[in-house]
Amino acid sequence: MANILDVAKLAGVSATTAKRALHEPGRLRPNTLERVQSAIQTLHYEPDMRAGGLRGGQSRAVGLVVASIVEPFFAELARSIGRTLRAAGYSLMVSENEYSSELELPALQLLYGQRVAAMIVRPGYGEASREYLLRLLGRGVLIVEVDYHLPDSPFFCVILDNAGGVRDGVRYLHGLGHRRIAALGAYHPRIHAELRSKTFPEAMAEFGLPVPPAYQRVVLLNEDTAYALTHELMALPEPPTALFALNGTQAIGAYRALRELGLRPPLDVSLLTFDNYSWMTLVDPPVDSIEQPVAQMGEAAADAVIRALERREFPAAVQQMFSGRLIQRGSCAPPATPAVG
Amino acid sequence: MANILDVAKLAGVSATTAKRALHEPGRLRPNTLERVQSAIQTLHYEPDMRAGGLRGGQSRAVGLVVASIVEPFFAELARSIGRTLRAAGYSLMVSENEYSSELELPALQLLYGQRVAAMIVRPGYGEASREYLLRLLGRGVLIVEVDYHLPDSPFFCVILDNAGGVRDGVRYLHGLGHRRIAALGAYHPRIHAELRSKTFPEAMAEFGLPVPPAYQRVVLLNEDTAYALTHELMALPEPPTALFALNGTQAIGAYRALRELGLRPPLDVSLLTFDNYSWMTLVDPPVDSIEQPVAQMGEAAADAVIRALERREFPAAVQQMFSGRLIQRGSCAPPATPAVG
DNA sequence: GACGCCAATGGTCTCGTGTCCATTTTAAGG
DNA sequence: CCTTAAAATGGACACGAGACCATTGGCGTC
Repeated sequence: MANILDVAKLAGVSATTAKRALHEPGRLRPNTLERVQSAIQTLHYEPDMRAGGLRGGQSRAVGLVVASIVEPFFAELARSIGRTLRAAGYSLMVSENEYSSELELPALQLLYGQRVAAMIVRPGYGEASREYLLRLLGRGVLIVEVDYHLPDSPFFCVILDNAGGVRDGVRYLHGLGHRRIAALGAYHPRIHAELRSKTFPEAMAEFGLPVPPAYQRVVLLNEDTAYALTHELMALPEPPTALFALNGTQAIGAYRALRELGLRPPLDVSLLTFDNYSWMTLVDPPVDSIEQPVAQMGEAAADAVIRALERREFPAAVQQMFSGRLIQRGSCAPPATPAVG
Repeated sequence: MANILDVAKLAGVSATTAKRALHEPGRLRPNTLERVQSAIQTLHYEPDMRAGGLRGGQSRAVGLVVASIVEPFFAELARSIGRTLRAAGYSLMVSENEYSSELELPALQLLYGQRVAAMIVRPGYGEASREYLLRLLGRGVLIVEVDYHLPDSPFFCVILDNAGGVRDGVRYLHGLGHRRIAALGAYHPRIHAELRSKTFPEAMAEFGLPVPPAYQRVVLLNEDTAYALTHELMALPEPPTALFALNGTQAIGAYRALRELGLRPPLDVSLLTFDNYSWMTLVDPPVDSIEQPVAQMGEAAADAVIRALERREFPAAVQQMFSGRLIQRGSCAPPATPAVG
């Protein structure tokens, strides 16, 4: 466990000179530089990134809190963020809140315990963690939100144009003739905190479509609840003719339920979803989806962090918004009983 | 950014006493303890986990290097490891090697730069990173391998019984009457370093089955190569009657290629895969798979780390092996032209 | 040859916590 | 009330690198 002093001794220079070999090699005589570099090689010296940060300087670690790492969207986001940060010499510490307010605060605290220089968070759960993020901001931790932003939050945010995506989806389904459309899950600030379900009723209203109270169920965002909810919706006296899954994980649950019920898209019911996952092309019919530019979004979030930490360049806008892309594959078609509207 | 000294001042005690309120509260008078705790509350004090580790003590961070975080197997593994470690107060730093030897070494170095107390690694790529891991071991970093273990490695390893799984798979396909079976990818120590393709020819030999050289292609482990390989294999003069995908990501590529070729499992060709992902029940026919107990494996790896770091209990065995479970769903059946063997 | 300048190098302090040892206070026993 | 041991508390140092200022050496100029 050699430190910089061991390197300096072996090279016959002072610790300060040895450090310069790492950070500002141009300031050293070629001869000196070579001696230090050779000592580094010999001792297999690797600097302790934590020590410098102690002084009050920046740490080289960034925290990421996603909702669920097993969702491909977040996995790809983590990959993209990790790649970009690693290329700039930062380490990434990853946590999940698992869509639970009880887990979010401890996750944030654990990351702050390591004094991460920045925190990229998929927020939305509980007043306590919102307050905590604000306190971190006050302490100089850079906060970037992804996928969702807290109402009135002062944080820079990288986000999909969710409202636009929902409108595109509703327009698409409406254009096919659907009038009874159900989104898989109604908005709730703590249980189902995302903008898609929040926008859905508004988007429907813009096309003059009502959302029956029976369609408005608050559930957790996962495969099993989407499965159960699809069963419930399709058992209603007036079942929806089109289902709108709010993410790709919900789409799996919905598809499974439809299969069990013997309902075949797009004849018996249409299915549209957010997120484009590769299994969606394998099923029959393949699933229509609104794709997010995940890799770009991750890169944008990581770039914002790097620019802010390294060059003190803070993003001018409050948020950076990306557009979804509607991909038609065959799971949506006009309803069997054409609407009268 | 209050530190322990600020807390001590506010509580009117020494720094040492304030620290004890955190680590050994039983040694303090109830009155003193309460004063310190109240000061902690007031200042929102949270200890800097890095400072203690500097002294040569253990850091509270653990590194994880997976092959690809977007593969559900590794995502679930990361979730399981992260949950277990977080519950014990450790932070998890995640990296990927993306099945590339160029990326593995920098990933390991970046993690060691943060002086992680332990490293959980999906290894297998390049002599350089093998040497590096050995050096880390010499420096007191706990190394745990997952999913694959380097030949003759001294590290504790959490792994699937890959050989058993491959034999089960081959036995299953052989029992159905298949003789021309192809695994998606032949073993290569750097390009395709995993035990399944390594065992496959041996397992075939045990059933007296040859593996034609034309079936033995070294490729990278991902969806696109599996797709291309399936196309190539099915275009051979004597194409396989059964395909054995070595992980769930390969299965997607293979399935897509078969669909494009108009080949329908299990009539035209049988398909068996490692890993059980939820889309596999949605496609028609659903895919037969060998499921890994991912969550248990992640827990085992994390538990080994926690026990070793906290109680200095090192696992007695060199490895902890888990068994796969063969799930029959319908993508495997006797070959159309029954074998003569 | 004295002076000044700049490049190259060295010294010292700081960060926040854990560890070890020293000191003070309290309670028990005579 | 004094002694003594134990309980409670305090002080000092170490860890490793960054930041800042001090020092040394070489060279050109007048």
